Amino acid sequence: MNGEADCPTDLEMAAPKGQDRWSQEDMLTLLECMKNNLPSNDSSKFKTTESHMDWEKVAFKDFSGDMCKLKWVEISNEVRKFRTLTELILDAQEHVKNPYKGKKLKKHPDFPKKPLTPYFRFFMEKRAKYAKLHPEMSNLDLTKILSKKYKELPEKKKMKYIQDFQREKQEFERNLARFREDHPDLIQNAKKSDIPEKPKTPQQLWYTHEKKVYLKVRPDATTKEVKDSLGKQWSQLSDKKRLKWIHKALEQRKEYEGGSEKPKRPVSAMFIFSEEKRRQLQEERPELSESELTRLLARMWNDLSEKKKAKYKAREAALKAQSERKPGGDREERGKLPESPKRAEEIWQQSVIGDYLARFKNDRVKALKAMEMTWNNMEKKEKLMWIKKAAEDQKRYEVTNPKGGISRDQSSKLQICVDFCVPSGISARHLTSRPKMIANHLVIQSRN
DNA sequence: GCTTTCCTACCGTCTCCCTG
DNA sequence: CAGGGAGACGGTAGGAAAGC
Repeated sequence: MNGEADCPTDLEMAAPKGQDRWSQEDMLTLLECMKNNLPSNDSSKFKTTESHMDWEKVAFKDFSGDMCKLKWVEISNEVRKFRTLTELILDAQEHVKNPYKGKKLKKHPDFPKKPLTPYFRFFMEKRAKYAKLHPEMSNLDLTKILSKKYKELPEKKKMKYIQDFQREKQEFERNLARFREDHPDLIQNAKKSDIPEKPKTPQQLWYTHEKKVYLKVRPDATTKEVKDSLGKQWSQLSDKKRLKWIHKALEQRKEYEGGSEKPKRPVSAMFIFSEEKRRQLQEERPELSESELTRLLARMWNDLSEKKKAKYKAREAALKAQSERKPGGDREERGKLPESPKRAEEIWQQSVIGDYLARFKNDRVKALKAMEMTWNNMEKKEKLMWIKKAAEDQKRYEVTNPKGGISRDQSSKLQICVDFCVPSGISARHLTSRPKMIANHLVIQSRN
């Protein structure tokens, strides 16, 4: 606890000399304050929770945090910290009724085995051999030697263990998902899984993706290194590349909102305009604060010609009409126009198409061909991440997005837009379910 | 108890997006 | 256009993995 060394006067006050300042009522208040500051799921040993106690929050009246802490130490010395058989039996009854509840989850016979860490895999492999070679060595000596050996292991060999670990980890995650499905009653955080995942911001999506890529190249990079490097990269990311992630975020948001009962608030024409120009402006005028940026955007909107404003107003009207549609209607149409979840390759393509287009100077055919070749030549372990994403998409589709997609009527209107404006790499199937994405592609087209 | 690595949870802070 | 909401981070503790 900080403050102990800094506040000798407090300590002196709380020392035995000042003990008589504590009345019984004070002590009861202290215990009540401590109770109020316990974590909501207090399941750690009392020593752990005690060490985490924020005594400044416990402090009350004239009693400082340090004084409270010392008093607690004094009181707790008088309290039994073991349990009687009577208490244990009560607990045991609970345990027998529900043996795998809460912390026992991992003891469940069906609970998947955690993957061996790279070091452990190495250790298990070598131990037997070393034990034979050095029978005089104790197990402790062996672990010390092997840990040294592991540190000295060439990168290439270490990678093999890391890859094995990653493979097993994927399997573990699959099995864990299955376990969760099979035992929904045992999952503590059922609350979490019931609520559809909140949509992520473009920066967050980008960061998650780039972090994985970064760690693949530099698996030993620290979190801080990743953060620093990616932070810089994001701030320098081109508008075009950012758009790619903005699209993704919009898709997620749409899926999220499509699955909730909350009616979507119609977006104003000015808002569409701001949303579109903000990023560009931010790069051009990095010195501007968010509020200054917003002010400037408002001015730009006011200065916009009526013709251009009309374009945004048309988009506003389209979005409004869409938001006014009853959710039930969409569900009705779903049978006719199902939005199947994306394949791993499609998700991967979406994430890299911007880079490929840049490399091939917007020659979409060449970019698509190159992407196809890259995907086909990609090793399975490289594809795993995308396969996993596809699996997640499938799950989200089944669980959280029962109202996805738009009506056939809307779809035919959108098809007109597709025919005229949308880049060929984007499939009509995506567009039928992502009208907002069209809007964004229109933006790219008009900019280009 | 001893090894290494990974994961999870927690909290305060920061950053970004979007709403009213 | 100010501020709310939410997710990212760092730092850290604790637990789990195998086997003797």
